[in-house]
Amino acid sequence: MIKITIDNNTKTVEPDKQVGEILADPKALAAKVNGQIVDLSFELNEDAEVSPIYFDSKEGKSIFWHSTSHLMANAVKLLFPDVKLAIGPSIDEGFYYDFDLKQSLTDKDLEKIELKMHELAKKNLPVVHKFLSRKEVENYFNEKGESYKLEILLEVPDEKISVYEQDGFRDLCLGPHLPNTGLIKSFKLLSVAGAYWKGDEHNVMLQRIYGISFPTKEELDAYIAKVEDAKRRDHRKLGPQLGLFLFSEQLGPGLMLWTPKGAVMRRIIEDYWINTHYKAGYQIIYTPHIARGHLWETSGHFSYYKENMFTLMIEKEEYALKPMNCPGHILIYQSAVRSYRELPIRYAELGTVYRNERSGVMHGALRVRGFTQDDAHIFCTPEQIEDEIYLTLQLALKIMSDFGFKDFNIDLSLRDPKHKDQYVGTDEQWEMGGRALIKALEKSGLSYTTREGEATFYAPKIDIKLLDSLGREWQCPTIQFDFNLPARFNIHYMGADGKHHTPFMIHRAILGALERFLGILIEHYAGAFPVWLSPVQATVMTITEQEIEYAKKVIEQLKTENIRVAEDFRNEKISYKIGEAEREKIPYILIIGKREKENNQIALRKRHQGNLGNTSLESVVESIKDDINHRR
RNA sequence: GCCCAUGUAGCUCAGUCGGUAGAGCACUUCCUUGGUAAGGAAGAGGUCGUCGGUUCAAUUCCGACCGUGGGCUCCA
Repeated sequence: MIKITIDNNTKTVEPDKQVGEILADPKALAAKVNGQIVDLSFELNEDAEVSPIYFDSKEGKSIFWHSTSHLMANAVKLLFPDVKLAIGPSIDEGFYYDFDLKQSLTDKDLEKIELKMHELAKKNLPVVHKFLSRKEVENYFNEKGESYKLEILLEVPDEKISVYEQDGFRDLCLGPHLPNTGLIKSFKLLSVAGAYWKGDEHNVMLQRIYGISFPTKEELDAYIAKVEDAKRRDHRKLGPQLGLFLFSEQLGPGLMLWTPKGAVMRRIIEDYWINTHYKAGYQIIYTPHIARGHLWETSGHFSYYKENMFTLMIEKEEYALKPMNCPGHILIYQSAVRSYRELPIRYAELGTVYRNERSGVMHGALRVRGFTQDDAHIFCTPEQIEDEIYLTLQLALKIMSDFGFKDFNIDLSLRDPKHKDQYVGTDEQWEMGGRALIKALEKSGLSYTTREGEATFYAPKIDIKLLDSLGREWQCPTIQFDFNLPARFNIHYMGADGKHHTPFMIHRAILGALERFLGILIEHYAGAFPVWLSPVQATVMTITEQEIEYAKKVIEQLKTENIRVAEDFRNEKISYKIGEAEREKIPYILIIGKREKENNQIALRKRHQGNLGNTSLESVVESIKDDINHRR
């Protein structure tokens, strides 16, 4: 007999019983045995601590989705017998499987595959885990012509090869998996896309089918509703619709036109940004959009980044559009002999840069070829770096929270300790830099994830990812050391010891890029911006033409109070005008009819709140200003 | 850059198995002076993404290119 502990309850059972049998929990997908995740068919033959794994956990989802991907591959193999299977893992949201297939898969094929999957699921096929000899597995895949599986097999070091089988379908897999296909009740194949074998663009391109699945139909419906919600917020749709920006085929891909309302928002953001930075001890500078090729040779961009740069010839000399602002900032730093007494020097610029992004990677306002970074470079002494990082973190958090982002995931990216040769800078610099970043994070009381090997080649960094109203991550603030440029440009400051020292350089952006940040704001607020950011804060509309004169006075007063106000005096029904203003997501709608004119009032309607009845103009102005001050 | 899909009026979309196109909304004019999310009528608006090929004839078929979308790769 062996002792099994479930939820602090210990019972004694006979050995060699399956863990699923002991749990006897219909919702369990798999189990954890002494910390190890196993199939429900796992046989217990020693004392163990056992807990069930449900769909609501990360592990549970991963198992569920992985099993669905096997089910899909099973179906594809039946429908297209000459298909070759590559890999099919679970991902953050759902799963995929990569196939090598002559014919291109269409949406119609996805439907057929779904039908076949339902068929297989209904059969409630047992999923069996086996360990086979290498030879046996090799023969099997050889016979089936599964060249990709054979290639993977070469990388598996184990003696006994773990495979899973359902029906006649066998796949190389470590598992674990659901005990049978019948548990997969609700799923949807989402899209088919190209993907390189092993993610290497030199390899053949496979066809990847993405899908998602859930234990119940309700969960699948909720997921689809969430996707629909995200679609409604899509900045690529809302941006042009709300008159914020547009792209033009004539202008070129990845180049954004800021239309008047978007330009108003940009101006507000820029003013806010500049004021905030002056207060935080930054100096605002401007640098040109083009520079001589020689500068980019000095900075190293021509050797590391040239394929992403736009170059042009000026009087037989090569120039380039700047892809980054740093060299310009360094030239300003370098224009005088700097004393340690001057440091830290903080240069900030809303600098427009151009990068030749590959044609397939552009994405709305989020990935463009021309964009304005809210960039800054801090030059400081080694003693100052901790404080500077801390201050930069605090500034980033304050700015993010002013824009309505309060939740973050933070990554600390360090170099890969196994490949130190791939990075510039000394061990001492890397250690000092990493330590300073950690100390600043700890002092700020922030939790973070350490990611080794994710640093840039020139220094460690902190990346802050905002979580928006749908819980999606957006990478915006980044704080990076730079061990490369100070050395390349050979910049110095005079220390208290009367000797030249190389300053530390911190490179940071908070909003990231204005284009991208506007896109994120649109998605976060679904276009219904807080009043301080709204391009139009209030609109005044009349019921009949008798009130136009009074309404004009109201507008004048609002303008005197610096409120951005629009008017709608058109000969239309009031509900028509209201509908339009609501669709434009204007926060304050001021309606004026006969009653309001007579009583020297306005009728107030607020976004999301509807009709609030009559009130004085003064109280509306107060309310708008209150919203602005609280950044609501 | 690569794979797949896609491109018809300002927007959302029909349509033409080859004979140069249609709706709703928006726009203009007129009627309506209407009280909290779309009143009525008329009008105007399209080189059917671009270029080329096949054809008596191409928006429709074929090809190339451009843009966009889903991914891959990239993201100093």
